[in-house]
Amino acid sequence: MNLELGKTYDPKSAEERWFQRWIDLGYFKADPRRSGEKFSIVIPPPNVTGQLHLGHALNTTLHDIIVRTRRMQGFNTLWLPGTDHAGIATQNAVEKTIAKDGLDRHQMGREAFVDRVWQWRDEKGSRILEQLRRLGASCDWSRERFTLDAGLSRAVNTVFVDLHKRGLIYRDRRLINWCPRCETALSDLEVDHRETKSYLWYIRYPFSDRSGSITVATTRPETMLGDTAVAVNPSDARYTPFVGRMLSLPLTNREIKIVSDATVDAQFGTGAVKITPGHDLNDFALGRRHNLEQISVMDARARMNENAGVYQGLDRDAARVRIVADLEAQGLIEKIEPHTHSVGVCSRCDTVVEPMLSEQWFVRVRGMARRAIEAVKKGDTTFFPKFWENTFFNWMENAYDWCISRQLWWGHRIPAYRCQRCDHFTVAAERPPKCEECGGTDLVQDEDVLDTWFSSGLWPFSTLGWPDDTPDLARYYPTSLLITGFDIIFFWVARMMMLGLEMTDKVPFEHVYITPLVRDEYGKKMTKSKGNVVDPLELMDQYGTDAVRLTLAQLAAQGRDVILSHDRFAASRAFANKIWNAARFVMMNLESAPQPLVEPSRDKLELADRWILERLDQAVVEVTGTIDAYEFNVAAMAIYDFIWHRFCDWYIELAKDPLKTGGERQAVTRWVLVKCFDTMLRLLHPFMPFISEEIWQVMRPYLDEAGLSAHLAIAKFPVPASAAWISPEDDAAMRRCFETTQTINSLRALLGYHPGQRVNVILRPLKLTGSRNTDDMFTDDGALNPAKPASVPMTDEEQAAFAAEFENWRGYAATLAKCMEIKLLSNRERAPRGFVTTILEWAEISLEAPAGFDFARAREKIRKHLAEVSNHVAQHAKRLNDEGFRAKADQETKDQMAEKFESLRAQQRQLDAQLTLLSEGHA
RNA sequence: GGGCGGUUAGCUCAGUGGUAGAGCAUCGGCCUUACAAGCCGGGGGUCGCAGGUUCGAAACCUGCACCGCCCA
Repeated sequence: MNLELGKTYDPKSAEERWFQRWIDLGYFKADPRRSGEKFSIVIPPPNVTGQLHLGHALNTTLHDIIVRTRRMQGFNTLWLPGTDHAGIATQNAVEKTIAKDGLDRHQMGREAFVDRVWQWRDEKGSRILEQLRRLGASCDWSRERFTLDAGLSRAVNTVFVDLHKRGLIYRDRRLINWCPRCETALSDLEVDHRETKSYLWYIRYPFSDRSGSITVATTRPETMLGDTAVAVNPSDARYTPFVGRMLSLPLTNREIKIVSDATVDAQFGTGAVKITPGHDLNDFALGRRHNLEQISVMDARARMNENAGVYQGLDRDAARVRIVADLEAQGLIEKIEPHTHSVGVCSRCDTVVEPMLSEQWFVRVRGMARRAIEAVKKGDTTFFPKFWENTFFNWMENAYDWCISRQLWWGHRIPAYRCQRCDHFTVAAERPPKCEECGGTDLVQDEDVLDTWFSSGLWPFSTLGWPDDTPDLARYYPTSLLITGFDIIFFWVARMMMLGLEMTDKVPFEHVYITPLVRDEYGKKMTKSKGNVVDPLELMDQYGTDAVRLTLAQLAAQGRDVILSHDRFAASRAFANKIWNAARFVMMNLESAPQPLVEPSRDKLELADRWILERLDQAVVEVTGTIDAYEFNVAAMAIYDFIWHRFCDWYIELAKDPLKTGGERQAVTRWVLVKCFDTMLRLLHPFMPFISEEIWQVMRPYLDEAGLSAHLAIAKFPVPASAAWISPEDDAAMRRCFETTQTINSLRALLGYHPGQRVNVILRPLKLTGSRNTDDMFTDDGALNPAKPASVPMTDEEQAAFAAEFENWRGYAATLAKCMEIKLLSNRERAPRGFVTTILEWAEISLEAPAGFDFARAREKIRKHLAEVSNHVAQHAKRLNDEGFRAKADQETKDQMAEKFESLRAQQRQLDAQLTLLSEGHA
């Protein structure tokens, strides 16, 4: 007896203990000098201010599964962790905290404020990484990176300067998305579109000569102060006579003209639209085509500016109210209609975004995007599931130039220096001594910082030391795999692809696995505002980290959302408990003084031993293959199924007797148990690292392996034995054994036997004709040919062969189904009176009915079974007798169907006979 | 408006042309010394709808409906 394992599994203590050990021993540290094929992966850096949510939990679990697998498989493995500085989000968060003290950043000044953000980062920055550790993330924590680290910042400057030199970064004055609350420019991707109920205002614009007016419909009356034209569709006959005439813009005395442009939708409103190039993206484009003036009527906080005349100083919403009222007073409002349209809001703070004229830095993406598309089309980078490539292409093909400057203080300051003399920007990684244009020496660095995604876009190589030619970079770049959510395919994956190819001439990763989105139990996306967020830390407390991991893996089917279900977590916890107890059983049956168990020669292995070892190898093959294909759910299920339903349900039960016998049989059984357990734990480790390590440590002293590792975390991942453990015939025999067991158990329940009671069983083998000839199966009128029996008598040789096979598993079935004995009849005999029979394809199995048993119940069961079988017989008869099938189905299919049909028909006849027997003799 | 995914048992999901599956839940019987977070057994589905292809469709094609998402 050996009882090192406690009665119940305590996830908490195992989790804390092992993770620290693994780290202390440096198991997750990558060494570029070590041999082995590379497997490298960089973490999608979470926001430094972030808090672990289920998306992270899923993402991290999947990372860890593949990383631990590859590490155990002997790959030179690197998983590099880190965080990004999340420019707007972090700055907003800190602004909020200092606001509590009545401060704003402008009062503090840039330097003090940035210091304050660093302080915040030092406090909060480690929180999310701590949470990832709690999940078991086997990152190389010694290589942790932050986007604002000196090295990464140097990479950012290098890229900026280089792309600028090549004309791929440029400065331009154009209309950009502006958040008046954050007071910064945003990229198109940082604007969310929201359906909003508002109105459509119909405003009369009088002709300059007072000969009437044109009515325009607008969703933004307040921007009319910046109108520089009214546009109509050239094919709109209502307006063609007026094109080129002048209008007098109400509330101002400006003259604007009527232009025609094919982009105007004649169906919208009145068909005539006001054109405000200074505040509308479409109008801006139209304005450029028609050489219209661009007038900005708002300031950085979306208050009306000096171009707004008497409205100056009003907030844009207040201005709207005043302007509409004034127009109304002048009789210029024709009507106001309710109208729902899409309004752009800042994805960070929800403030309505204002299109603003502004000078910003842009990245020219066209060429880079083409190259990225090409790389995916060529297969240099492959998406899993593949359909996400369409999403990637779609966006890449339509990408506009990327506005990368942000009017923030937290981030990478743009390495561009404005000459105070000539206004020219000199772009350089280090402060240049003089202006490259005029030689002036009074240079001021651009106040702005870069979009966070610009530095994140360099993550796969900047974290490895680029632009220096480091050993890490040489060894681990390009990375092997990227795992991330679809929601940042554009933000991040696309940018990494473009910048990676542009700067390194290599794709940044070979595979991209897109994780499913985690939803709540009602299929809704989890958002803070809905309040339906499930906290993974609470789940881990409740079910244990391993159970949470396994559940997430099981639910992560490719191309499908993960819908949470508490039942699934509970099931995984039950599974952990099952493994724990199976381990207890094994340990109880080993010698308490541990010593390595030596593998017995194959001829010492019994059928059941060889069978479980074969199934184990099959599980290894399946898990390995499905992990390679990123089918984590299938892999998780395969392990679950093997451990519970093969190993625990069948093998442990069969092992109980030999373990009691002592001697060689006992020794062999012990070895098989330990061998299975060892392999199972290795397979399980990537999914459930803690419980597997905990158990493995107890079992380790019994393992006989040259160079056995100290911990499971770095043990060798299993590979199947070079030769099969079992012949197909023996495997079929075991299937018959289990079918027999299930049949007996079913009959036990039917007959009302107490679970512990031993029963008497009779087994009579059957033989089908085995004919594949369908020609004489039916008579000419399509009916079944009665002259062709479905089952035939067995020869003596066949009977003997069956008896020989049966001997190999009779004991197993007797044990598993608690039989006194299983008596083998000859094919010519029949079960005696008082027995109830179930017909299988290859045998009849009969159980003695207890005294006073109500045979009506048995008859009912058989009737039901007969009805089912008859139904299938009819289906098959119809199909086999179908002219089209006989003419067109291929021979193999026909053979299969014919065999199946015969089997069903045999069962049907036997059931029928059984029913008659029960009615006559025993009722 | 364009596009992508989904619709299979009460729930969560597998199932890429040949008798509809798993886990959980449910019902019945069991505290059989590894495990009641367990064991044994049972019930439960015209595979969203309508056409089509095929000897044969849950699966392939077309259309529709509904759910979810992305882009404009």
